[in-house]
Amino acid sequence: METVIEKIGASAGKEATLTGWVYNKRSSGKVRFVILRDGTGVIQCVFLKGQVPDAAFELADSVTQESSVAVTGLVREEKRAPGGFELTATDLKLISLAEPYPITLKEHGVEFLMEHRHLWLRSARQHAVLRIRSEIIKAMRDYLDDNDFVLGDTPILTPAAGEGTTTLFPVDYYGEQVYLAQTGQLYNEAIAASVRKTYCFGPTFRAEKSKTRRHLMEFWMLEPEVAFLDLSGDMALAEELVAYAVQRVLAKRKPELATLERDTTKLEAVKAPFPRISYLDAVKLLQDKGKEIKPGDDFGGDEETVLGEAFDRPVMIHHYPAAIKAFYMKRDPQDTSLALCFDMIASEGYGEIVGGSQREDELAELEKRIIENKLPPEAYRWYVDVRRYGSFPHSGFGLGLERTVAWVCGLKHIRETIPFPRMLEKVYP
RNA sequence: UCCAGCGUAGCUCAACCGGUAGAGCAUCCGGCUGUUAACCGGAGGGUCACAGGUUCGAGUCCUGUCGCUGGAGCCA
Repeated sequence: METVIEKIGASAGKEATLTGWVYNKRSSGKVRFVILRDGTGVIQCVFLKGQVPDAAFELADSVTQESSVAVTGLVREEKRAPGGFELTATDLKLISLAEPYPITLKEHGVEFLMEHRHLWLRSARQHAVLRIRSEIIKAMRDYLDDNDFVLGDTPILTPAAGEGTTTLFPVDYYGEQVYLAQTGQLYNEAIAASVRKTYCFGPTFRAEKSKTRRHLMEFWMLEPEVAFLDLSGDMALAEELVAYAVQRVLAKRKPELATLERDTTKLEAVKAPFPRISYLDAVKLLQDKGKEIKPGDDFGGDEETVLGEAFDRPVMIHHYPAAIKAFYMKRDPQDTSLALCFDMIASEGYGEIVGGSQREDELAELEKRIIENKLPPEAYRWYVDVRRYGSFPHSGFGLGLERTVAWVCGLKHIRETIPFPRMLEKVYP
């Protein structure tokens, strides 16, 4: 079986051949060190003059950063080594010599790194983020799959807006104008009537001219939708899902969190139940903290930061004014000015990561709402049909993957949470 | 779209009141038998974003353009 650095301990005391890339090298006369990176970890390979072929000793000096190589040697426990193991090399073979590598081990600016994003991904921090992102996705899908959800998946090319009309990317579809999806939710509602509990997970697109650390033009969203579930049950599902994913990362990705210097005590607190406060209580909380806000206002980035920092775990704010929320949300029967919805604000000031609601399930009410919002009724005919034929109470939410990854990793900018971020007017590489 | 800040060597940054363009890293040459972003000595490397203006003299001051970064609004 192939030997990789992540599992090098199994080869202790034995000879092994490792393939990878030269991360760094150092030399001290008759001793040369090649630090090898193989995609699973990093290990130092020691070359002693006279104990390796002259060609290999020479190559250990002339090989360039990020050249691909194969190193053979004796795996040895070494207390001084960061990973606990070292390779006493017996041979070094060049696979491909790298041209002078633009990204050094020193500091670089954001503009330069983004221009070289395809290479930046090889660095230790980006490698750690990629693995944690993958773990979060797997954890959340495991949670849903293990709880009887059926992966439905929804179209990316859609004939009409999901929520508004100003934020869509238009696409030419054989002469007809269609749009890249900004949500799969409406389709999810139709799928839920088939399988009861469904979810979709895929890229979504917003053409807003947003230029902040929390925004991408293309981001991945996980959207569960459940038949016969009310708002309270929806919030319970969201907190269970998020808590499960965070605890999984803590259990399985400790080394990567350490690479990112993430304070894991903050993550350990992320267990259900999460605090739930009403919109009006949130407004009062903000006013007590000196924010100028009045009932009816939506929360901006500042307000979200204050709310997120007020608790040791994510907080769920529910019953927002219907006027500032989407047309498909069900109104609170006790007070029809309020929507049966919630937002989950991550702790530590990372902002909104989940937005959900109980959906409007009364046919007449939904038709009225579509007219009020000046949406084209013809485009929503199929959506209204879901109410026409055996309507049912149902709820769901959308979880922004990249914001969740940023929060779990403790990253200050969302651009590092996806391999190739699509930023405002930036699509290279 | 609006507001603010920044564009100097391959990279990260200096250059005081307007007076000859600098350092570290990277690259190349040399040294060192245990280095940990190794270290030590040497060399090469510049249209100071671009265009105009003020001035005896502009990297520095003014105007415009372009680019980048952060924020607002909107949202996940």
